[in-house]
Amino acid sequence: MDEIDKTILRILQKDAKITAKEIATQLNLTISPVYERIRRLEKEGYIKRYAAILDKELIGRSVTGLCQVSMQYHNAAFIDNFEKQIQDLEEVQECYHMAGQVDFILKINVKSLEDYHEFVRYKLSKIENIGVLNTTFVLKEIKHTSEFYI
Amino acid sequence: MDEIDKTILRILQKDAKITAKEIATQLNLTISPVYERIRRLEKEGYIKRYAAILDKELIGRSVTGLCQVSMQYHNAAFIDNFEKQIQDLEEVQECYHMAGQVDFILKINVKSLEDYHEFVRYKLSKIENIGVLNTTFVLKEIKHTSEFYI
DNA sequence: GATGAAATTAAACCAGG
DNA sequence: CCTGGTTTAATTTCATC
Repeated sequence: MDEIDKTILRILQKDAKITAKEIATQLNLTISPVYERIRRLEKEGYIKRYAAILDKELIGRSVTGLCQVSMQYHNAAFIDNFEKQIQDLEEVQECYHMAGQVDFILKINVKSLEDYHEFVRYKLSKIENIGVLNTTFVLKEIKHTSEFYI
Repeated sequence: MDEIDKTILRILQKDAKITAKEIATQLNLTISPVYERIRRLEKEGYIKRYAAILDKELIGRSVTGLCQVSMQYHNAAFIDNFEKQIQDLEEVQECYHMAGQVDFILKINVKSLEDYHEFVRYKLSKIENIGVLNTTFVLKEIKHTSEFYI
């Protein structure tokens, strides 16, 4: 993982559809080493996948809620069960087990407040052992990037 | 935006490197309409961009903190200034203006707790008009996806 | 590790229904 | 809107340094 690798990763984070030729030009290299480095970065897991990033307003997922969840009982079985169930909820964009007073924080994306209500009523609160639920809504997204600085 | 478009978006969210030919096979279509639909979905903004998703452990950004920020004064000029400054902080992965007691919630990714300390000390707290800062750290990432269900 | 060329495959374009 | 063929360009492989 030298500077050339890092530059390649920086470029691919911004635009995964760029050609090896263009990257090679930026790095004053030929296509082959760029190609081989990308393959290696994929193989070694630095690049997990390539994704199309969609516009959540246009696809109708513009309501974002951050939901703090605390468990009633904190034994491993309940925690594991919660984590497994969360994986299958398509409204859950992110979920973190937290240090501090609150056990989990979830980022939820839905079409409307009505859909949020339905999500909590029929999906989230059906999970066993949930103690406290506390949601705050996003008024405005200031920044959201998939790029890491490297 | 018909069912074919939605299926294409679902596929591209999971794997942006898939060929038009493979998508065409899955949809029982030829390459041309798939190609044209993707181009249209890009042009109309449904697809914002294509990104390489990196492994944050491997690139050394494995510490995630959620930071609640409240402003001292709530006039527009201060808020705008805060939002502009946040854009340039490379440690900030996400930032939301929230409804409720707290003004902003930031998701921060850094290499270590020491780096987090430096981030707060030398970058975040240098921004004018910050009142309260309150960080909780992620113990475990349960779910994190860029895919929306459509 | 890199170059440069050759082979393979995909993207991009277009005439026609 | 789709089919199918053509052109153009990128990916992938490989011999060589």
